[in-house]
Amino acid sequence: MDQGEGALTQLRAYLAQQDLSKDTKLPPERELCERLGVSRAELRKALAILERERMVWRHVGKGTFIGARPESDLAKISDVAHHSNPAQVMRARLIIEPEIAAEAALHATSEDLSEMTICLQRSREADTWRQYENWDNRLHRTIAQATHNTVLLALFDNLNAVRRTVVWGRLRAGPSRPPANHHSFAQHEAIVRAIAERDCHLARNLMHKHLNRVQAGLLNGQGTEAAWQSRDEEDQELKSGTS
Amino acid sequence: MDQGEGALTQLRAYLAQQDLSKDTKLPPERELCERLGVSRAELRKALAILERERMVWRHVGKGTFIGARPESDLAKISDVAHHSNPAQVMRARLIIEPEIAAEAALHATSEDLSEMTICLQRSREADTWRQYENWDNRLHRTIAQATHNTVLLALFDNLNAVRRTVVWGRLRAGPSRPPANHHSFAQHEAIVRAIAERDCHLARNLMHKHLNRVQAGLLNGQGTEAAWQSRDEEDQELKSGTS
DNA sequence: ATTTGAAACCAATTTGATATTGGTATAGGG
DNA sequence: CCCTATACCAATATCAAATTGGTTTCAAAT
Repeated sequence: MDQGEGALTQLRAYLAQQDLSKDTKLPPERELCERLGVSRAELRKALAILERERMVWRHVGKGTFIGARPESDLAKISDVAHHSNPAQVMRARLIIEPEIAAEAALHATSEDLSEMTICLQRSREADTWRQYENWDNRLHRTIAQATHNTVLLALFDNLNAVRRTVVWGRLRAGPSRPPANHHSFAQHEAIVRAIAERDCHLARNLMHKHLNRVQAGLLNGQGTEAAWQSRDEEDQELKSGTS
Repeated sequence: MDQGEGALTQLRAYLAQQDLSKDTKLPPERELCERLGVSRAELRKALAILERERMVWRHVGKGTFIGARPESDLAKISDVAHHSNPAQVMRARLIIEPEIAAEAALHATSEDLSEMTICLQRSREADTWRQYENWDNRLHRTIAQATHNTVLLALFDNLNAVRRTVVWGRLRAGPSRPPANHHSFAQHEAIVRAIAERDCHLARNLMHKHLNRVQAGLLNGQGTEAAWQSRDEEDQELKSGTS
Protein backbone atom coordinates (compact mmCIF):
# COMPACT_ATOMS: atom_id res chain seq x y z
CA MET A 1 0.00 0.00 0.00
CA ASP A 2 2.85 2.36 0.70
CA GLN A 3 4.44 1.23 -2.51
CA GLY A 4 2.85 4.23 -4.14
CA GLU A 5 5.13 6.39 -2.07
CA GLY A 6 7.97 4.14 -3.03
CA ALA A 7 7.27 4.80 -6.69
CA LEU A 8 7.06 8.51 -5.98
CA THR A 9 10.44 8.68 -4.27
CA GLN A 10 12.02 6.54 -6.95
CA LEU A 11 10.68 8.87 -9.59
CA ARG A 12 11.85 11.94 -7.71
CA ALA A 13 15.33 10.49 -7.51
CA TYR A 14 15.27 9.77 -11.23
CA LEU A 15 14.11 13.29 -12.05
CA ALA A 16 16.69 14.84 -9.74
CA GLN A 17 19.56 13.24 -11.59
CA GLN A 18 18.21 14.35 -14.98
CA ASP A 19 19.42 17.26 -17.03
CA LEU A 20 16.64 19.78 -16.71
CA SER A 21 17.67 21.80 -19.74
CA LYS A 22 16.49 19.07 -22.09
CA ASP A 23 12.85 18.11 -22.19
CA THR A 24 13.62 14.44 -21.89
CA LYS A 25 10.98 11.83 -22.53
CA LEU A 26 10.25 9.34 -19.80
CA PRO A 27 9.73 5.69 -20.66
CA PRO A 28 6.08 4.82 -21.35
CA GLU A 29 3.97 4.01 -18.34
CA ARG A 30 3.66 0.33 -19.16
CA GLU A 31 7.40 -0.06 -19.29
CA LEU A 32 8.16 2.22 -16.36
CA CYS A 33 5.76 0.55 -13.95
CA GLU A 34 7.32 -2.79 -14.69
CA ARG A 35 10.82 -1.41 -14.26
CA LEU A 36 9.91 0.14 -10.90
CA GLY A 37 8.02 -2.94 -9.81
CA VAL A 38 4.73 -1.18 -9.15
CA SER A 39 1.32 -1.36 -10.69
CA ARG A 40 0.37 1.09 -13.39
CA ALA A 41 -2.30 2.61 -11.18
CA GLU A 42 0.29 3.34 -8.51
CA LEU A 43 2.69 4.76 -11.04
CA ARG A 44 -0.03 6.98 -12.46
CA LYS A 45 -0.88 8.27 -9.01
CA ALA A 46 2.75 9.25 -8.52
CA LEU A 47 2.92 10.83 -11.96
CA ALA A 48 -0.26 12.78 -11.27
CA ILE A 49 1.36 14.27 -8.19
CA LEU A 50 4.53 15.14 -10.10
CA GLU A 51 2.43 16.69 -12.83
CA ARG A 52 0.59 18.84 -10.31
CA GLU A 53 3.98 19.93 -9.05
CA ARG A 54 4.97 21.00 -12.56
CA MET A 55 7.86 18.54 -12.47
CA VAL A 56 6.50 16.66 -15.41
CA TRP A 57 3.89 16.97 -18.14
CA ARG A 58 2.03 14.33 -20.10
CA HIS A 59 0.02 14.05 -23.28
CA VAL A 60 -1.88 11.16 -24.79
CA GLY A 61 -0.06 9.60 -27.68
CA LYS A 62 3.07 11.57 -26.98
CA GLY A 63 4.36 10.46 -23.64
CA THR A 64 5.55 11.88 -20.33
CA PHE A 65 8.16 14.62 -20.34
CA ILE A 66 10.32 16.30 -17.76
CA GLY A 67 9.86 19.98 -17.05
CA ALA A 68 7.07 22.50 -17.52
CA ARG A 69 4.41 21.96 -20.14
CA PRO A 70 5.25 24.00 -23.27
CA GLU A 71 3.23 27.16 -23.65
CA SER A 72 0.02 26.82 -25.55
CA ASP A 73 -1.38 29.60 -27.64
CA LEU A 74 -2.63 31.96 -24.97
CA ALA A 75 -3.85 34.38 -27.55
CA LYS A 76 -6.89 32.68 -28.97
CA ILE A 77 -8.19 34.88 -31.73
CA SER A 78 -11.84 34.20 -31.05
CA ASP A 79 -11.32 34.83 -27.35
CA VAL A 80 -9.78 38.23 -27.93
CA ALA A 81 -12.43 39.09 -30.49
CA HIS A 82 -15.15 38.27 -28.00
CA HIS A 83 -13.78 40.68 -25.42
CA SER A 84 -13.19 43.47 -27.88
CA ASN A 85 -15.09 45.65 -30.32
CA PRO A 86 -14.59 47.37 -33.66
CA ALA A 87 -13.43 50.59 -32.00
CA GLN A 88 -10.59 48.83 -30.19
CA VAL A 89 -9.57 47.00 -33.31
CA MET A 90 -9.52 50.19 -35.31
CA ARG A 91 -7.55 51.90 -32.60
CA ALA A 92 -5.00 49.10 -32.62
CA ARG A 93 -4.67 49.29 -36.39
CA LEU A 94 -4.17 53.03 -36.10
CA ILE A 95 -1.34 52.41 -33.69
CA ILE A 96 0.37 49.45 -35.31
CA GLU A 97 0.01 49.81 -39.06
CA PRO A 98 1.60 53.24 -39.51
CA GLU A 99 4.70 51.96 -37.76
CA ILE A 100 4.68 48.88 -39.95
CA ALA A 101 4.44 51.09 -43.02
CA ALA A 102 7.45 53.07 -41.83
CA GLU A 103 9.41 49.88 -41.25
CA ALA A 104 8.35 48.61 -44.66
CA ALA A 105 9.71 51.77 -46.24
CA LEU A 106 13.08 50.89 -44.79
CA HIS A 107 13.20 47.25 -45.85
CA ALA A 108 10.94 46.72 -48.84
CA THR A 109 12.51 44.96 -51.80
CA SER A 110 11.58 45.48 -55.41
CA GLU A 111 9.59 42.24 -55.32
CA ASP A 112 7.56 43.57 -52.41
CA LEU A 113 6.88 46.74 -54.34
CA SER A 114 5.80 44.97 -57.50
CA GLU A 115 3.43 42.82 -55.46
CA MET A 116 1.99 45.97 -53.91
CA THR A 117 1.53 47.40 -57.38
CA ILE A 118 -0.36 44.30 -58.43
CA CYS A 119 -2.65 44.69 -55.43
CA LEU A 120 -3.29 48.32 -56.33
CA GLN A 121 -4.15 47.39 -59.88
CA ARG A 122 -6.40 44.49 -58.93
CA SER A 123 -8.25 46.56 -56.36
CA ARG A 124 -8.99 49.17 -58.99
CA GLU A 125 -10.31 46.50 -61.34
CA ALA A 126 -12.46 44.87 -58.66
CA ASP A 127 -16.05 44.27 -59.75
CA THR A 128 -17.47 43.79 -56.27
CA TRP A 129 -16.82 45.14 -52.80
CA ARG A 130 -15.88 41.64 -51.77
CA GLN A 131 -13.10 41.48 -54.33
CA TYR A 132 -12.00 44.99 -53.47
CA GLU A 133 -11.68 44.21 -49.80
CA ASN A 134 -9.78 41.10 -50.70
CA TRP A 135 -7.12 43.04 -52.58
CA ASP A 136 -7.16 45.78 -49.97
CA ASN A 137 -6.39 43.21 -47.28
CA ARG A 138 -3.70 41.74 -49.38
CA LEU A 139 -2.07 45.11 -49.96
CA HIS A 140 -1.93 45.82 -46.27
CA ARG A 141 -0.46 42.40 -45.62
CA THR A 142 2.11 42.82 -48.35
CA ILE A 143 3.23 46.00 -46.63
CA ALA A 144 3.60 44.10 -43.38
CA GLN A 145 5.50 41.42 -45.24
CA ALA A 146 7.81 44.07 -46.67
CA THR A 147 9.17 44.79 -43.20
CA HIS A 148 10.91 41.44 -43.55
CA ASN A 149 10.33 40.96 -39.86
CA THR A 150 8.63 37.68 -39.05
CA VAL A 151 7.47 38.89 -35.68
CA LEU A 152 5.85 42.04 -37.02
CA LEU A 153 4.15 40.04 -39.75
CA ALA A 154 2.79 37.61 -37.19
CA LEU A 155 1.46 40.47 -35.06
CA PHE A 156 -0.19 41.97 -38.12
CA ASP A 157 -1.79 38.64 -38.97
CA ASN A 158 -3.11 38.34 -35.45
CA LEU A 159 -4.58 41.82 -35.55
CA ASN A 160 -6.09 41.07 -38.92
CA ALA A 161 -7.63 37.83 -37.75
CA VAL A 162 -9.23 39.62 -34.81
CA ARG A 163 -10.49 42.33 -37.13
CA ARG A 164 -12.08 39.84 -39.48
CA THR A 165 -13.78 38.10 -36.58
CA VAL A 166 -15.01 41.30 -34.97
CA VAL A 167 -16.42 43.05 -38.01
CA TRP A 168 -17.79 39.94 -39.57
CA GLY A 169 -20.98 40.12 -41.56
CA ARG A 170 -20.75 43.85 -42.01
CA LEU A 171 -22.08 44.65 -45.47
CA ARG A 172 -21.37 47.56 -47.70
CA ALA A 173 -24.20 49.93 -48.34
CA GLY A 174 -24.46 52.03 -51.46
CA PRO A 175 -23.25 51.06 -54.90
CA SER A 176 -22.49 47.44 -55.59
CA ARG A 177 -18.97 48.11 -56.77
CA PRO A 178 -16.25 50.51 -55.63
CA PRO A 179 -16.54 53.84 -57.45
CA ALA A 180 -13.57 54.85 -59.57
CA ASN A 181 -12.88 57.82 -57.32
CA HIS A 182 -12.98 55.84 -54.10
CA HIS A 183 -10.70 57.70 -51.72
CA SER A 184 -8.71 54.60 -50.80
CA PHE A 185 -7.31 54.22 -54.30
CA ALA A 186 -5.32 57.43 -54.21
CA GLN A 187 -4.33 56.88 -50.59
CA HIS A 188 -3.09 53.38 -51.22
CA GLU A 189 -1.06 54.54 -54.17
CA ALA A 190 0.44 57.37 -52.19
CA ILE A 191 1.46 54.97 -49.43
CA VAL A 192 3.11 52.57 -51.85
CA ARG A 193 4.88 55.48 -53.50
CA ALA A 194 6.21 56.65 -50.15
CA ILE A 195 7.48 53.16 -49.40
CA ALA A 196 9.11 52.97 -52.81
CA GLU A 197 10.88 56.24 -52.11
CA ARG A 198 12.07 54.96 -48.72
CA ASP A 199 10.34 57.87 -47.01
CA CYS A 200 9.40 56.22 -43.76
CA HIS A 201 7.98 59.35 -42.14
CA LEU A 202 5.71 59.98 -45.10
CA ALA A 203 4.67 56.34 -45.24
CA ARG A 204 3.78 56.44 -41.57
CA ASN A 205 1.77 59.62 -41.87
CA LEU A 206 -0.06 58.54 -44.98
CA MET A 207 -1.01 55.23 -43.46
CA HIS A 208 -2.25 57.01 -40.36
CA LYS A 209 -4.33 59.35 -42.48
CA HIS A 210 -5.66 56.48 -44.54
CA LEU A 211 -6.80 54.48 -41.54
CA ASN A 212 -8.39 57.55 -40.03
CA ARG A 213 -10.36 57.95 -43.22
CA VAL A 214 -11.36 54.29 -43.17
CA GLN A 215 -12.51 54.67 -39.59
CA ALA A 216 -14.56 57.71 -40.50
CA GLY A 217 -16.10 55.79 -43.37
CA LEU A 218 -17.14 53.01 -41.06
CA LEU A 219 -18.63 55.50 -38.64
CA ASN A 220 -20.71 57.28 -41.23
CA GLY A 221 -21.63 54.52 -43.60
CA GLN A 222 -22.70 52.06 -40.98
CA GLY A 223 -25.50 51.75 -38.47
CA THR A 224 -22.82 52.26 -35.81
CA GLU A 225 -23.88 50.71 -32.57
CA ALA A 226 -22.73 52.11 -29.27
CA ALA A 227 -19.47 50.21 -29.68
CA TRP A 228 -18.34 53.02 -31.92
CA GLN A 229 -17.47 55.70 -29.47
CA SER A 230 -15.22 57.96 -31.48
CA ARG A 231 -11.75 58.32 -30.10
CA ASP A 232 -9.90 60.95 -32.01
CA GLU A 233 -7.88 62.51 -29.31
CA GLU A 234 -4.26 62.45 -30.40
CA ASP A 235 -5.31 63.14 -33.96
CA GLN A 236 -3.62 66.47 -33.91
CA GLU A 237 -0.41 64.54 -33.43
CA LEU A 238 -0.33 63.86 -37.14
CA LYS A 239 1.97 66.70 -37.93
CA SER A 240 2.85 67.54 -41.48
CA GLY A 241 4.65 64.80 -43.32
CA THR A 242 7.81 65.09 -45.35
CA SER A 243 5.81 65.40 -48.54
CA MET B 1 3.77 25.46 -81.81
CA ASP B 2 0.87 27.72 -80.96
CA GLN B 3 -0.74 24.92 -79.06
CA GLY B 4 0.66 26.47 -75.93
CA GLU B 5 -1.68 29.36 -76.51
CA GLY B 6 -4.44 26.86 -77.12
CA ALA B 7 -3.83 25.33 -73.72
CA LEU B 8 -3.77 28.78 -72.16
CA THR B 9 -7.10 29.80 -73.63
CA GLN B 10 -8.64 26.47 -72.73
CA LEU B 11 -7.46 26.90 -69.16
CA ARG B 12 -8.71 30.46 -69.00
CA ALA B 13 -12.12 29.31 -70.14
CA TYR B 14 -12.11 26.60 -67.51
CA LEU B 15 -11.11 29.02 -64.77
CA ALA B 16 -13.70 31.55 -65.90
CA GLN B 17 -16.54 29.10 -65.42
CA GLN B 18 -15.34 28.11 -61.95
CA ASP B 19 -16.69 29.33 -58.67
CA LEU B 20 -13.96 31.61 -57.42
CA SER B 21 -15.14 31.64 -53.85
CA LYS B 22 -13.96 28.07 -53.34
CA ASP B 23 -10.29 27.22 -53.67
CA THR B 24 -10.90 24.35 -56.02
CA LYS B 25 -8.17 21.91 -56.87
CA LEU B 26 -7.27 21.41 -60.50
CA PRO B 27 -6.58 17.92 -61.83
CA PRO B 28 -2.91 16.92 -61.62
CA GLU B 29 -0.73 18.06 -64.48
CA ARG B 30 -0.23 14.60 -65.93
CA GLU B 31 -3.97 14.09 -66.17
CA LEU B 32 -4.78 17.61 -67.28
CA CYS B 33 -2.28 17.73 -70.12
CA GLU B 34 -3.70 14.50 -71.49
CA ARG B 35 -7.24 15.79 -71.18
CA LEU B 36 -6.36 19.02 -73.01
CA GLY B 37 -4.31 17.16 -75.61
CA VAL B 38 -1.11 19.11 -75.00
CA SER B 39 2.30 18.18 -73.73
CA ARG B 40 3.10 18.63 -70.09
CA ALA B 41 5.71 21.24 -70.94
CA GLU B 42 3.12 23.28 -72.80
CA LEU B 43 0.63 22.93 -69.98
CA ARG B 44 3.23 24.01 -67.47
CA LYS B 45 4.10 27.06 -69.52
CA ALA B 46 0.43 28.05 -69.50
CA LEU B 47 0.14 27.36 -65.77
CA ALA B 48 3.25 29.42 -65.11
CA ILE B 49 1.61 32.37 -66.82
CA LEU B 50 -1.59 31.92 -64.88
CA GLU B 51 0.39 31.68 -61.68
CA ARG B 52 2.22 34.91 -62.44
CA GLU B 53 -1.19 36.48 -62.98
CA ARG B 54 -2.27 35.28 -59.53
CA MET B 55 -5.10 33.30 -61.11
CA VAL B 56 -3.76 30.07 -59.74
CA TRP B 57 -1.24 28.80 -57.22
CA ARG B 58 0.70 25.57 -57.05
CA HIS B 59 2.66 23.58 -54.54
CA VAL B 60 4.66 20.39 -54.89
CA GLY B 61 2.90 17.42 -53.43
CA LYS B 62 -0.32 19.35 -53.03
CA GLY B 63 -1.52 20.31 -56.47
CA THR B 64 -2.71 23.34 -58.42
CA PHE B 65 -5.44 25.50 -56.97
CA ILE B 66 -7.61 28.33 -58.23
CA GLY B 67 -7.27 31.76 -56.67
CA ALA B 68 -4.61 33.55 -54.68
CA ARG B 69 -2.05 31.62 -52.69
CA PRO B 70 -3.24 31.35 -49.07
CA GLU B 71 -1.28 33.29 -46.49
CA SER B 72 1.09 31.21 -44.45
CA ASP B 73 -0.32 30.89 -40.99
CA LEU B 74 2.09 32.33 -38.48
CA ALA B 75 -0.37 32.14 -35.64
CA LYS B 76 1.64 29.66 -33.59
CA ILE B 77 4.08 31.23 -31.18
CA SER B 78 6.65 28.50 -31.45
CA ASP B 79 6.44 28.64 -35.22
CA VAL B 80 7.14 32.36 -35.29
CA ALA B 81 9.93 32.00 -32.80
CA HIS B 82 11.55 29.36 -34.93
CA HIS B 83 11.59 31.58 -37.99
CA SER B 84 12.82 34.64 -36.14
CA ASN B 85 15.78 35.80 -34.08
CA PRO B 86 16.53 38.14 -31.19
CA ALA B 87 17.24 41.04 -33.51
CA GLN B 88 13.80 40.85 -35.11
CA VAL B 89 12.10 40.54 -31.75
CA MET B 90 13.95 43.56 -30.41
CA ARG B 91 13.09 45.50 -33.53
CA ALA B 92 9.43 44.64 -33.10
CA ARG B 93 9.49 45.72 -29.47
CA LEU B 94 11.14 48.96 -30.50
CA ILE B 95 8.30 49.57 -32.94
CA ILE B 96 5.33 48.45 -30.86
CA GLU B 97 6.03 49.25 -27.25
CA PRO B 98 6.64 53.00 -27.55
CA GLU B 99 3.24 53.33 -29.21
CA ILE B 100 1.70 51.26 -26.47
CA ALA B 101 3.30 53.53 -23.89
CA ALA B 102 1.82 56.55 -25.62
CA GLU B 103 -1.60 54.94 -25.69
CA ALA B 104 -1.25 54.01 -22.04
CA ALA B 105 -0.51 57.63 -21.20
CA LEU B 106 -3.90 58.49 -22.66
CA HIS B 107 -5.95 55.83 -20.93
CA ALA B 108 -4.20 54.73 -17.75
CA THR B 109 -6.31 54.76 -14.61
CA SER B 110 -5.03 55.37 -11.13
CA GLU B 111 -5.18 51.64 -10.45
CA ASP B 112 -2.94 51.02 -13.43
CA LEU B 113 -0.51 53.60 -12.12
CA SER B 114 -0.39 52.17 -8.65
CA GLU B 115 0.25 48.73 -10.06
CA MET B 116 3.11 50.18 -12.10
CA THR B 117 4.50 51.75 -8.97
CA ILE B 118 4.40 48.41 -7.20
CA CYS B 119 6.34 46.87 -10.08
CA LEU B 120 8.95 49.61 -9.86
CA GLN B 121 9.35 49.08 -6.17
CA ARG B 122 9.56 45.29 -6.38
CA SER B 123 12.09 45.42 -9.19
CA ARG B 124 14.31 47.63 -7.06
CA GLU B 125 14.07 45.17 -4.21
CA ALA B 126 14.80 42.15 -6.37
CA ASP B 127 17.52 39.89 -5.00
CA THR B 128 18.22 38.04 -8.22
CA TRP B 129 18.21 38.84 -11.92
CA ARG B 130 15.44 36.32 -12.31
CA GLN B 131 13.20 38.21 -9.92
CA TYR B 132 14.17 41.50 -11.50
CA GLU B 133 13.22 40.32 -14.96
CA ASN B 134 9.98 39.01 -13.58
CA TRP B 135 8.96 42.45 -12.27
CA ASP B 136 10.35 44.13 -15.35
CA ASN B 137 8.13 41.94 -17.51
CA ARG B 138 5.19 42.69 -15.31
CA LEU B 139 5.76 46.42 -15.51
CA HIS B 140 5.82 46.36 -19.28
CA ARG B 141 2.68 44.25 -19.34
CA THR B 142 0.92 46.58 -16.91
CA ILE B 143 1.67 49.42 -19.29
CA ALA B 144 0.13 47.46 -22.13
CA GLN B 145 -2.83 46.72 -19.90
CA ALA B 146 -3.20 50.42 -19.17
CA THR B 147 -4.13 51.07 -22.78
CA HIS B 148 -7.41 49.38 -21.88
CA ASN B 149 -7.41 47.94 -25.35
CA THR B 150 -7.87 44.17 -25.39
CA VAL B 151 -6.42 43.85 -28.87
CA LEU B 152 -3.27 45.77 -28.05
CA LEU B 153 -2.80 43.74 -24.89
CA ALA B 154 -3.16 40.51 -26.85
CA LEU B 155 -0.61 41.69 -29.39
CA PHE B 156 1.78 42.59 -26.59
CA ASP B 157 1.34 39.17 -25.02
CA ASN B 158 2.06 37.54 -28.34
CA LEU B 159 5.20 39.55 -28.82
CA ASN B 160 6.24 38.74 -25.29
CA ALA B 161 5.67 35.02 -25.75
CA VAL B 162 7.81 35.05 -28.86
CA ARG B 163 10.49 36.99 -27.04
CA ARG B 164 10.57 34.53 -24.17
CA THR B 165 10.87 31.64 -26.59
CA VAL B 166 13.55 33.25 -28.71
CA VAL B 167 15.88 34.49 -26.02
CA TRP B 168 15.41 31.51 -23.81
CA GLY B 169 18.36 30.25 -21.85
CA ARG B 170 20.20 33.55 -22.03
CA LEU B 171 21.99 34.08 -18.76
CA ARG B 172 23.02 37.25 -17.10
CA ALA B 173 26.70 37.86 -16.81
CA GLY B 174 28.28 40.00 -14.13
CA PRO B 175 26.94 40.53 -10.65
CA SER B 176 24.37 38.11 -9.35
CA ARG B 177 21.87 40.85 -8.49
CA PRO B 178 20.86 44.05 -10.23
CA PRO B 179 23.07 46.96 -9.07
CA ALA B 180 21.25 49.81 -7.38
CA ASN B 181 22.20 52.18 -10.17
CA HIS B 182 21.00 49.89 -12.93
CA HIS B 183 20.00 52.20 -15.75
CA SER B 184 16.58 50.58 -16.18
CA PHE B 185 15.43 51.75 -12.75
CA ALA B 186 15.55 55.42 -13.59
CA GLN B 187 14.21 54.85 -17.08
CA HIS B 188 11.27 52.80 -15.85
CA GLU B 189 10.41 55.46 -13.30
CA ALA B 190 10.61 58.20 -15.90
CA ILE B 191 8.26 56.27 -18.19
CA VAL B 192 5.72 55.74 -15.46
CA ARG B 193 5.96 59.40 -14.52
CA ALA B 194 5.29 60.42 -18.12
CA ILE B 195 2.26 58.14 -18.24
CA ALA B 196 1.00 59.55 -14.99
CA GLU B 197 1.31 63.05 -16.41
CA ARG B 198 -0.59 62.00 -19.56
CA ASP B 199 2.36 63.08 -21.68
CA CYS B 200 2.05 60.57 -24.48
CA HIS B 201 4.88 62.00 -26.56
CA LEU B 202 7.29 61.83 -23.67
CA ALA B 203 6.13 58.34 -22.76
CA ARG B 204 6.71 57.21 -26.32
CA ASN B 205 10.16 58.72 -26.52
CA LEU B 206 11.26 57.45 -23.15
CA MET B 207 10.12 53.95 -23.93
CA HIS B 208 11.95 54.09 -27.23
CA LYS B 209 15.11 55.26 -25.49
CA HIS B 210 14.73 52.59 -22.81
CA LEU B 211 14.40 49.75 -25.31
CA ASN B 212 17.33 51.06 -27.28
CA ARG B 213 19.36 50.92 -24.10
CA VAL B 214 18.16 47.39 -23.39
CA GLN B 215 19.13 46.36 -26.89
CA ALA B 216 22.56 47.86 -26.48
CA GLY B 217 22.93 45.99 -23.20
CA LEU B 218 22.11 42.72 -24.88
CA LEU B 219 24.58 43.45 -27.63
CA ASN B 220 27.44 44.22 -25.27
CA GLY B 221 26.76 41.86 -22.43
CA GLN B 222 26.15 38.82 -24.56
CA GLY B 223 28.26 36.59 -26.77
CA THR B 224 26.16 37.92 -29.65
CA GLU B 225 26.14 35.46 -32.47
CA ALA B 226 25.70 36.64 -36.03
CA ALA B 227 21.95 36.83 -35.43
CA TRP B 228 22.60 40.20 -33.84
CA GLN B 229 23.20 42.34 -36.79
CA SER B 230 22.77 45.80 -35.39
CA ARG B 231 19.98 47.72 -37.03
CA ASP B 232 20.13 51.24 -35.81
CA GLU B 233 19.15 53.02 -38.91
CA GLU B 234 16.21 55.25 -38.04
CA ASP B 235 17.70 55.83 -34.63
CA GLN B 236 18.18 59.45 -35.41
CA GLU B 237 14.44 59.59 -35.75
CA LEU B 238 14.16 59.80 -32.01
CA LYS B 239 14.08 63.52 -31.94
CA SER B 240 14.12 65.35 -28.65
CA GLY B 241 11.18 64.54 -26.44
CA THR B 242 8.80 66.97 -24.83
CA SER B 243 10.83 66.83 -21.64
C1' DA C 1 21.47 23.70 -84.07
C1' DT C 2 17.36 24.59 -81.79
C1' DT C 3 13.03 23.24 -80.27
C1' DT C 4 9.72 19.97 -78.79
C1' DG C 5 7.93 16.17 -76.24
C1' DA C 6 7.96 11.99 -73.72
C1' DA C 7 9.89 9.70 -70.08
C1' DA C 8 12.64 9.36 -65.92
C1' DC C 9 13.86 11.22 -61.79
C1' DC C 10 13.44 14.36 -57.53
C1' DA C 11 11.57 16.26 -53.41
C1' DA C 12 7.54 17.86 -50.91
C1' DT C 13 3.25 16.33 -49.48
C1' DT C 14 -0.74 13.44 -48.68
C1' DT C 15 -2.77 9.20 -47.38
C1' DG C 16 -3.47 5.10 -45.00
C1' DA C 17 -2.29 1.37 -42.19
C1' DT C 18 0.02 0.10 -37.92
C1' DA C 19 2.09 0.87 -33.54
C1' DT C 20 2.59 3.88 -29.15
C1' DT C 21 0.87 6.01 -25.38
C1' DG C 22 -1.72 8.38 -21.72
C1' DG C 23 -6.50 8.00 -20.02
C1' DT C 24 -10.46 5.22 -18.52
C1' DA C 25 -13.61 1.57 -17.75
C1' DT C 26 -14.27 -3.23 -16.35
C1' DA C 27 -13.67 -7.49 -14.06
C1' DG C 28 -11.50 -10.36 -10.64
C1' DG C 29 -9.24 -11.15 -6.14
C1' DG C 30 -7.77 -9.95 -1.58
C1' DC D 1 -13.76 -1.59 -0.32
C1' DC D 2 -9.14 -1.36 -2.33
C1' DC D 3 -5.85 -2.95 -5.37
C1' DT D 4 -4.33 -5.12 -9.59
C1' DA D 5 -4.51 -6.63 -14.03
C1' DT D 6 -6.60 -6.49 -18.36
C1' DA D 7 -8.99 -4.57 -22.08
C1' DC D 8 -10.41 -0.81 -24.52
C1' DC D 9 -10.34 4.27 -26.20
C1' DA D 10 -8.70 8.32 -28.48
C1' DA D 11 -4.80 11.10 -29.63
C1' DT D 12 -0.39 10.85 -31.49
C1' DA D 13 3.66 8.99 -33.74
C1' DT D 14 5.75 6.28 -37.31
C1' DC D 15 6.52 4.45 -41.64
C1' DA D 16 5.66 3.00 -46.31
C1' DA D 17 3.33 3.87 -50.57
C1' DA D 18 1.14 6.85 -53.65
C1' DT D 19 0.52 11.84 -55.53
C1' DT D 20 2.16 15.74 -57.43
C1' DG D 21 4.63 19.92 -58.98
C1' DG D 22 9.45 20.74 -60.45
C1' DT D 23 13.67 19.30 -63.02
C1' DT D 24 16.63 16.80 -65.92
C1' DT D 25 17.61 13.82 -69.88
C1' DC D 26 17.57 12.40 -74.33
C1' DA D 27 15.96 11.35 -78.66
C1' DA D 28 13.04 12.92 -82.54
C1' DA D 29 11.51 16.58 -85.44
C1' DT D 30 12.07 20.77 -87.78
